[in-house]
Amino acid sequence: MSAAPAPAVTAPIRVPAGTTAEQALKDAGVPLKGPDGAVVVRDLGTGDLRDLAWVPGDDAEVEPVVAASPEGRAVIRHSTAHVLAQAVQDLFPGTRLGIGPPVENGFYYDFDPEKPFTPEDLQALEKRMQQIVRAGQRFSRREIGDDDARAELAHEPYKLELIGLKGGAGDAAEGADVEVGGAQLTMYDNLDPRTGERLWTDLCRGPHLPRTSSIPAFSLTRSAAAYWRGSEKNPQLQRVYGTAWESRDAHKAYLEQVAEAERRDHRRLGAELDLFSFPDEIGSGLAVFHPKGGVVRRELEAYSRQRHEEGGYSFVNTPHITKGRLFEISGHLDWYAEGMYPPMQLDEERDADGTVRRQGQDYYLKPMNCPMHNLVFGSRGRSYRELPLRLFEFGTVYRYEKSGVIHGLTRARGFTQDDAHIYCTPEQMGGELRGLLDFVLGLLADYGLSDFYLELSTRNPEKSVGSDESWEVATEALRRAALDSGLELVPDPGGAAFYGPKISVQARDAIGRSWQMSTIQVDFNLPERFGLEYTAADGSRQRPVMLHRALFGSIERFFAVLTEHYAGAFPAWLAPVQVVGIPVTDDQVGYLTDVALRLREHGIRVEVDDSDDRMQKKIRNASKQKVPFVLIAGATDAEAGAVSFRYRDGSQRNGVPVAEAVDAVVAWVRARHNADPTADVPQGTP
RNA sequence: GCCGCCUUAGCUCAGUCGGUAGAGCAUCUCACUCGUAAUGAGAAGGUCGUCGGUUCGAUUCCGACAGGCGGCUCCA
Repeated sequence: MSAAPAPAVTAPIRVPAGTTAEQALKDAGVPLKGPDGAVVVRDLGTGDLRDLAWVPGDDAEVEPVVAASPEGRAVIRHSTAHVLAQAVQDLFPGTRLGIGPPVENGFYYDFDPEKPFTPEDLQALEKRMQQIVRAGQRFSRREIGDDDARAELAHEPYKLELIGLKGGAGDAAEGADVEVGGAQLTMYDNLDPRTGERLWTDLCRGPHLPRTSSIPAFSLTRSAAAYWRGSEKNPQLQRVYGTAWESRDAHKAYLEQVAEAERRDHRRLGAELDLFSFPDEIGSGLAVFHPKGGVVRRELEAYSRQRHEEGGYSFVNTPHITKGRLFEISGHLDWYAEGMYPPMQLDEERDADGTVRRQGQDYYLKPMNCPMHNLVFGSRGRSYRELPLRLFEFGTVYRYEKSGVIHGLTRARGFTQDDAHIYCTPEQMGGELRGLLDFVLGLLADYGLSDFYLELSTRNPEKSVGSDESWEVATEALRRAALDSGLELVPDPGGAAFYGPKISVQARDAIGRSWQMSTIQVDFNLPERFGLEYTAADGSRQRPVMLHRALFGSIERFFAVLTEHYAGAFPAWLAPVQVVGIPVTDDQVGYLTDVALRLREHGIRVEVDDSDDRMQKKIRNASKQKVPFVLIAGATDAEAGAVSFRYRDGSQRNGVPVAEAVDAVVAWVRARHNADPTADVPQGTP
């Protein structure tokens, strides 16, 4: 090991012609092992990444790419994918290869095996991979002509297909550019470190780690099917996912993070905390909320309703079902019939001989609220003086999601949108959009989400209606509002709904995952389809602009996100049970019941645990239920007219006079603090 | 919708190489009255997801369906 300190990444290193990059790095004292060690280099002349074994024809300037960097990890993961593929072909000869790119937090490789992989197969594959890693095979780059590649890969039909796509691989398939991204095809041979014998080979652009033993830590995670080149029309391959990291510690930390996400899974917490369930008898993707979940939901909605009242919204109510005509007018039947529940035919009458005497009507469950709100707008003549008119509804909608995509509360078949439609003049649009974004971000922050970025979804010409000009105007208005917010703005080309572009607010949760929350859409098309008009100041009839806006997206989904964000430990103002009173002995049940009554007078949700359990067990139960305030009273407290607090973090505050305790709890709940109460900040703001 | 895996008590899971099942927690009863995450004893609880097939006999083997899980495709 060189004693020289690692040079700054920005300092270029000269690789003399005819020398390996690895040797040049060594000479420069750059570490080649560990998380800070170089795994490949960047050729500063071209910007390309190169293997450490690369020998430039002319002197070259490079910079090391270290293992613990995004590019370094991608190289580690891609090399691990190769090891997986080699293991698969060792254990299951005849398996054909698809593609094997690095992805976020890991890698995958697609295969066409004789039989799908079982979990046991995965274990065996992981074992074989460990042998390959230990063997320390060299990854060796070899350039090859197209025709030679076709000959060599004659038995690999998927690879042959990729060769045909060389260069244009960006459109070919997600991830395919790791195989054939450049103009020059290359093979990577895995060579026995002693004999140099070629043990395995794969079409690949590279670069790779120097040898398989350079892979610091990896594991296989799951197997699943995936369509070849991402199209439903293509055959399905068997995809094996894995993860690989620059160190055992990083690997362990990642697995721990996955475990933490599992512990926070709202489906698990929903059952553990008795919040909601999906009864089979009702059907897939249709939730029922239990009393405790109902409390949280009611609090979510109540606060939202209050803020909307303050924000100048009018509240409407509309039915869950409608004649098909409404969705013909709106265009939903043209665009989304697949995703709607099929119609139920009503009112048809037939004669005894079966001939139709009276034509029936198709009724549909509503997949969106906007057409109904348009009817409210159009129910009478509207004046410019009424605009902007903001119609709001907790509107329950039904969408026939494919069976394989349903996922707890986040992807359900029935859910309730906190849906608003704002009708305004073209002149009002810009200001209204800015105000909306402020409103939305402020409200999300009140629920404890504060780390946001925005996404701007623009027109998909294949799936949209309306003039280029109106799309242009709408998109620009949204872009300006987004830029004014100062938040990061990510483009999402082609992601818009058929009737208009949208901004979506993405929120990062407590463990760094991002969720799409609110959406704001500009729509010139539905007002036209519905013939919506208002009378302007000059007496002329004008068409309003319509803004669609869902803040939670869906209440169920928002509920799920908050559950996972807080890991079930809801802020006190949202908690199903805010206070549990625990008597040290039965003698204090009456005393605590009085305290509970005083809290209940202030609307606090409080229970006294008068069960036969021992006090320690009651504390454990309250803890598991994640109750924010536990009030304990024994003889000492009762005699002193006091209670003892135990908070969720286990901290205590003993001997607090009852009046003070009640005030503290009430103040904390009313303030809607999202932080956990603790002995360190007993009363004031956190 | 597609591919794979799964479905045994309210929950988490054992188990039966085909002869109708067991634990822990939860529930109920009794005893215990205890100062900050599990007191003890007892009871009750399952037509082994549903339907069909093979078999003398199916919870077990096969098939279909339903539901769940992981992906893929989709997501107004």
